[in-house]
Amino acid sequence: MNEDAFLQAYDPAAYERPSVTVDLVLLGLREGRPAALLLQRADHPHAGRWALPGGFVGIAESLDDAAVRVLREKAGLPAAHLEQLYSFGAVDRDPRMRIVTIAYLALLDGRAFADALAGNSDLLPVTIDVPWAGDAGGPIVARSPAGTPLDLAFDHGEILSAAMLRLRGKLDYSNVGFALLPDRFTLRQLQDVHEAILGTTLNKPAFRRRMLDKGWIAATGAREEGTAFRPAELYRFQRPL
Amino acid sequence: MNEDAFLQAYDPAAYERPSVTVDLVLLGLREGRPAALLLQRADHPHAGRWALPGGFVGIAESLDDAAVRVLREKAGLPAAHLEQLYSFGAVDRDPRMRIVTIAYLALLDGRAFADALAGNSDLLPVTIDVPWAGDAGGPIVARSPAGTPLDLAFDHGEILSAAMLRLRGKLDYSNVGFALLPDRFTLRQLQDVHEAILGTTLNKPAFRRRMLDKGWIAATGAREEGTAFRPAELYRFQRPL
DNA sequence: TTAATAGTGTCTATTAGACATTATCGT
DNA sequence: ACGATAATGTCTAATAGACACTATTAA
Repeated sequence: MNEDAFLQAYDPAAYERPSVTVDLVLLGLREGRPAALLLQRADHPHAGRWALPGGFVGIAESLDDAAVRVLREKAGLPAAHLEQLYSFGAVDRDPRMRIVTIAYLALLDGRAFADALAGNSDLLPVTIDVPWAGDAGGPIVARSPAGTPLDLAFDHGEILSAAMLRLRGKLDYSNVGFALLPDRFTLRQLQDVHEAILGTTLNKPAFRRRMLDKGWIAATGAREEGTAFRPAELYRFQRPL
Repeated sequence: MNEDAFLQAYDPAAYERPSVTVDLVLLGLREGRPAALLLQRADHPHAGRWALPGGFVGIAESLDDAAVRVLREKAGLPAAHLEQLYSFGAVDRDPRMRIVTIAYLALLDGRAFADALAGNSDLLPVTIDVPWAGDAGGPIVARSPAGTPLDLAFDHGEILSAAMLRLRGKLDYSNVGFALLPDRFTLRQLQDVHEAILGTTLNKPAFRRRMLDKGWIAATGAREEGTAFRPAELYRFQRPL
């Protein structure tokens, strides 16, 4: 970013450059468990393995714009909670060529998750098991809807691990928990989301108090419909962070 | 990372690629305030402005390796606490050419900070003021040792802001606070580091209890020397995270 | 002895978990 | 009325801030 850059500017072909891609972790919940939308690779390398949807970053396209484009092209979604996760640049992460990828985390509510599945039949909803009885997270296991463990392509297992850790870490000081829920939700649904991500059970009264005290949610006055028993109050996410 | 990549593999020159660089936020403390080591740009663009040390990522070099190399070449340091911060890829962030940069945070203790300064006379220790009376952080102000506000090159102000926010966020659940101190330190020094990064004052007994209860530090039995008054116990950082 | 800082004891306010209880819905 | 879940009250344990106090060193 100083003299070197200036010199290179005179001859843009002087150095061999890595390719730059974005890869998206499209994350939602499926039957109360975290799930990501993956594509099965048709060709070598890693043919048959499962990969994150991604694409090259255009020369006149910002990283964020590229992520939005991939979200649209591969998942058919116009928008989602999208945040940059981490960049992966091991030299041999792709055997064909040098690729640096900027991974993004895309959080989908139930509706968006279903829409993406309906719009692209190549996408498979893959359940993510994270053996984090402890606290440090750990290597994740991706399973097909039938429960079979799947092989992941490239370093995409590492990227999925990073996504789950990020989600976990940001859960109680950011709005990531709400991004996985529809506009209006019950406190039980919100607690289910937190429990799915943290991999623990939570104390109900304490959870309610925390959420209400933080000022993040407001009662709508409306209630669930079609429940067999007492319907729960519907809440909505409210700005103050 | 799928079909597109495969096709491109047959013709690596088919698409125009961004250049990829790493930029380092070399962060230490100077007189109890956070300070970064910056270089003044000699040439256009942004001649005279202050920039983070950085360099291109080699075609056969991982991102982390590139960061270590820049740490060595620009700061003369063999090692430091180094962690990836965020990637910046706005299309016009450099007016000469498309450059995607992966920013790294390098934390230097007093010794490393002084060594870097002594080894490269182009580096200037720039104090970072962050007006974060509140909680969200904010645009930082870089000041020369004399106190003059400095103009920063490119989007490097944004990168510095990200670095300070990261540091703040990780302070009480990671070892970043210790990376800014020598191997052996007093509890007062540790508290000073935390106060500098958080921009607040902390309660002494509570701080001591927290640090000791977490099991992160252990007394060495040795004490400060050369103090005018009662010398403080020296502690050292101890693994359990 | 004194100045100055290191280090601690204790009280209180806040917050979270445990557990039981009350409230309210559809049938 | 009954079954089932929503929502809440209250007790207790853990944690952090406030503040005063004791300890230890050099001069």
